[in-house]
Amino acid sequence: MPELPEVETTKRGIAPYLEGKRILALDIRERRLRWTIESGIESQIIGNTIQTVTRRAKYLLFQLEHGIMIVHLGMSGSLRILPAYQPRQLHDHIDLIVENEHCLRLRDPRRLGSWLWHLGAINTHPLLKNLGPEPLEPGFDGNCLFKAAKNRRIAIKLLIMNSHVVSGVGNIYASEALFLAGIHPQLSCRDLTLPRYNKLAEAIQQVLTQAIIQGGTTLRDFSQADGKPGYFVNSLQVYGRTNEPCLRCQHPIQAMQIGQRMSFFCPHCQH
DNA sequence: CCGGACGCCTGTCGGC
DNA sequence: TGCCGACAGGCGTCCG
Repeated sequence: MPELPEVETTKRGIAPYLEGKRILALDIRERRLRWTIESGIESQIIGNTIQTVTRRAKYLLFQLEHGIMIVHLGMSGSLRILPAYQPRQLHDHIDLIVENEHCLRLRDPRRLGSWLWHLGAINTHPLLKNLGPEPLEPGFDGNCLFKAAKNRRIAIKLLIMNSHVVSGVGNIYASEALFLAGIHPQLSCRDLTLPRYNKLAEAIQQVLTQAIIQGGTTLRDFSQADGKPGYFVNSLQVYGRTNEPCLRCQHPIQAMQIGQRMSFFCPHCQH
């Protein structure tokens, strides 16, 4: 699930409980996530103070005094703040206890998420060092999409879902942004003009910004840090709306597979 | 380098 | 009711 807006929502929900707090315990019940968590990681983390909680792409970064915890939510992960020592339920894999008796709890039914430990600067980590620009920060615009599209011939939807081109856009928001920009998802990225890329970049920013305001999108597993769902699910224009009328022109929304992922679009509004 | 397919996991849903 | 396959928000890896 979690794309940029869900991870950002999570970050905003958990940071006030964690920043400046010392880690008292790290209780790992299931180590077999996307990458099996090394035994012994606990001793390196416990006792550290969490200095900042930030986000890069879909990664949450916990800057400690010595090292960085890198957490990715995969397809089904969520993080919640709970009172310490609440009973755990199925798929609650990790508890991080900080002073003041707060617990950061990772739940991840499909275990495609990750919980990594990194010594050194964040941009030296192999998973993060080649990421594309943040779509909501300066440095991202239509021109950088246009340049990335040169010498490529993939569908435009795959271009904007490529984290090396722009980070944080996943399957939901790719479909939504392309609808907003009036661009057919299967169009070859080579055939888009710079003005259309400008429009697309703005559409990406608009969709992500609105989704963050709504606390992200909950389809099934995602929850905000306080347990509430993400309300942007009520604002989706095309995602998951196969055969329902386009909210702009009433034509039925179509679904098609692009790069092994389902894509949703209006055949009348998007070209 | 690029693009496409696969695999990692569990849960759910539709069809038979 | 049960079984089976398809599918689900991501993304690293492998292969051509």
